[in-house]
Amino acid sequence: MSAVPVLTKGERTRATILDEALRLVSKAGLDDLTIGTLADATGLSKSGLFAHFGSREELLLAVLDHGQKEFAAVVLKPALEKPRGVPRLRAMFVNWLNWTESADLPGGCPMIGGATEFDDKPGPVRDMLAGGQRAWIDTLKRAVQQAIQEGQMPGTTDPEQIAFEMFGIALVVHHHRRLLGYPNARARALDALDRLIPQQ
Amino acid sequence: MSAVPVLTKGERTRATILDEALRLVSKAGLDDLTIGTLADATGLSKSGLFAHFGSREELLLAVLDHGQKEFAAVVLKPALEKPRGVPRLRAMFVNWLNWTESADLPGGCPMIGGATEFDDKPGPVRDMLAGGQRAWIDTLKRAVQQAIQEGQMPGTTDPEQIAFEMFGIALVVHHHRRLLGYPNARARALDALDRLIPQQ
DNA sequence: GACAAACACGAACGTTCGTACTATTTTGTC
DNA sequence: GACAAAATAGTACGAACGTTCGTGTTTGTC
Repeated sequence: MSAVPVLTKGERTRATILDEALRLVSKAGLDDLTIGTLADATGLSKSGLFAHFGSREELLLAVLDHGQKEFAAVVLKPALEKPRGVPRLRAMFVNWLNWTESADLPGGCPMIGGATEFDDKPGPVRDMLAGGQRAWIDTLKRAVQQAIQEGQMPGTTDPEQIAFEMFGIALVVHHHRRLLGYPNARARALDALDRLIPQQ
Repeated sequence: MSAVPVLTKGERTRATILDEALRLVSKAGLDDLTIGTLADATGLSKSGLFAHFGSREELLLAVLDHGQKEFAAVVLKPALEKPRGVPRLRAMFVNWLNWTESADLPGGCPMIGGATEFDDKPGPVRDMLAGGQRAWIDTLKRAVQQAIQEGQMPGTTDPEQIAFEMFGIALVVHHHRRLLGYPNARARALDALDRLIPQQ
């Protein structure tokens, strides 16, 4: 019997709202997440929902925070249980490829979507997106460094270059899957990774 | 004295509108291209501008068509003057990296932006985006095939895999430059290409 | 210079947006 | 079960959206 955290009514609805919001953002993008549609989707009134956040920007920030925590739970955390070095690095990548399915986000990654929507709109939303993605890149870099320390990758390896190229593969998978309906994206991504990182 | 094509007044303003629209889309995305802001930017009235297109969707299609023609002129065409095979393939990639500067689109590639905005919105706009990008991928594949025919790349090379990975590099360059303000993107992209394609 | 066609404008439409207020209902505590 | 606090609903607002329509102005042709 696990200790269920005691949530007030407000905290429970807020959690429900954020779950639904993340799914909507996945499908339609941050720009299309309006108070009205989200209120309809959750069965709340506009003003009732609005009161939970105080402004639309706060809502967006809360949704992204929710998404980033979900990402950490579904992609990063399971990978940390693998041994340091290449196994962990590969697990990060594979979990990354699977993450929209693991998190039940059929419309694609909300953070990648948000990145292109907000890359020219300075402000807290953009800052949070950039911060999250920088942190993820750093995590990838550290994993590469550990693989070097473990002697699994040559000492001449440039961790930032590896992280850069891994990010590229993840982006093209997302792009090809979503816009082009490309079925082989996953297999091609794994092939690309094999050229980048030693196999086990 | 080159034969300047005879344009009617309407055709001239339409061209001006599309130029301005492409710059706006580059900066703010397709979703934020509204009739009102575009009218202000071009000095026209909303209704005056509207009359040129008949609907917002037609406007978006016209802008994307304009962008794709620009892309062909700035990225593809100069590369076709290089010899078949690796030199042409590399030229395509380098022109691709430079294209937002060549075409004076300081806000990034309108087609990449549009791809993530419309990947979940079926309709003519999405179709045009997908069609354009599929065509570009095919062009890249053909260039790889030619490099194989010229004996510059091994016969075991999978052209589609190369095109796939090249697309990934282009996407991560765009992403890192625009969201993260990453300065080394170009150099890292060329390094990545060198691992993918023989150097000259 | 007349005159039809092409082009642009201004005002108004119905909707939706985010947000501000005030009321009403629901919750948890004594 | 009373009662304050928390949560939700209702209503209204100004602004911006795409679009329509009637009118005026500019263009190119004879």
